[in-house]
Amino acid sequence: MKELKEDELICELRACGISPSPQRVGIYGFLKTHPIHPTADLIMKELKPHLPTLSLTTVYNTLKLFVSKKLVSEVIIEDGELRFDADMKDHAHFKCLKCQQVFDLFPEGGKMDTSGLPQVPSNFTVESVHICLKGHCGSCQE
Amino acid sequence: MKELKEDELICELRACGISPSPQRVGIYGFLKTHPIHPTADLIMKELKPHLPTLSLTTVYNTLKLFVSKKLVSEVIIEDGELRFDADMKDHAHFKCLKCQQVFDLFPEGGKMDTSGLPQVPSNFTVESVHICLKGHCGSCQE
DNA sequence: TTTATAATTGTAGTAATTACATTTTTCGAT
DNA sequence: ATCGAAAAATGTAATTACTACAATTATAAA
Repeated sequence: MKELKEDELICELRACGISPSPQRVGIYGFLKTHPIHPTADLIMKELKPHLPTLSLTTVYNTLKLFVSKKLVSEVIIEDGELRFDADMKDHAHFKCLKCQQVFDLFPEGGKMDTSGLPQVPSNFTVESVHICLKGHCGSCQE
Repeated sequence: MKELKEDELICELRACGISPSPQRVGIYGFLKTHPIHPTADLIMKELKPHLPTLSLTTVYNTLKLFVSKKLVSEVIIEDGELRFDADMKDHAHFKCLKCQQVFDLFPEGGKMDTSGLPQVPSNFTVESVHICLKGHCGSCQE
């Protein structure tokens, strides 16, 4: 497991106006080092050994706080499971219908070209774009 | 409420290999005449007066059946609420963060141009594309 | 009409999330 | 240092969307 410098994490949290408690640093650090779009439940399971007092409520509260401060984003792919992503760069997702894995799809040149997508009416304002493809990944072809 | 000819609905159901029970016709008819991406719960509420014996289990079973037969599609926009859409034409969605309404976004020319989106690795196969924008609709600008 | 099959129903169960009251921690002011 | 207020974390209980399952009802072929 790659380790990030705590100082950097703390710095990023502060920059978003979040006071860096051990739980918050732990959760944010986990998200940064594990770009696997984990659910709250998985984060809890993985972090409990390192933060024995951690409660599931705190995980949920913290993730909601991160989202409201735009430090991480929600990834909604299947019903009934909310996932989280600390990578705020423009990207899409791909979920394999067989192995269930979620892959990141980064655009060439770093910027997503949404010009081909349907336009919203001119008096609408867009705040976020969520794109998810589903199919079968390389290892799951028949 | 616009009324569709039952015969047509029944015909479409049969074409997908679905035997047209009153409940199924009712649910499919509701979806066709109300392109509002309803949840199972809403469908239940709206249809109960016309189909007094309808049960929520039937609504869920029926929707799942429709999806498996590719007669309708699931629309996942927020966590914890699965929506359904009988419009199988290529289109995206827009959800207003204020009034919560979900709008359809149809592409010019009927075909969605996804060429600008990030490419999947060449050994992946894509079966569906889900695109949802979020922001504020025309009536909800401040 | 009988009988097998398919569809519907209601109840009870599960899983993810949230509400809330209590406890613990943090941190500035004395 | 220590007091006290505000912030954060915790555990339990409640809520909500959905599913499993067993029992009943409807359908349709023989």
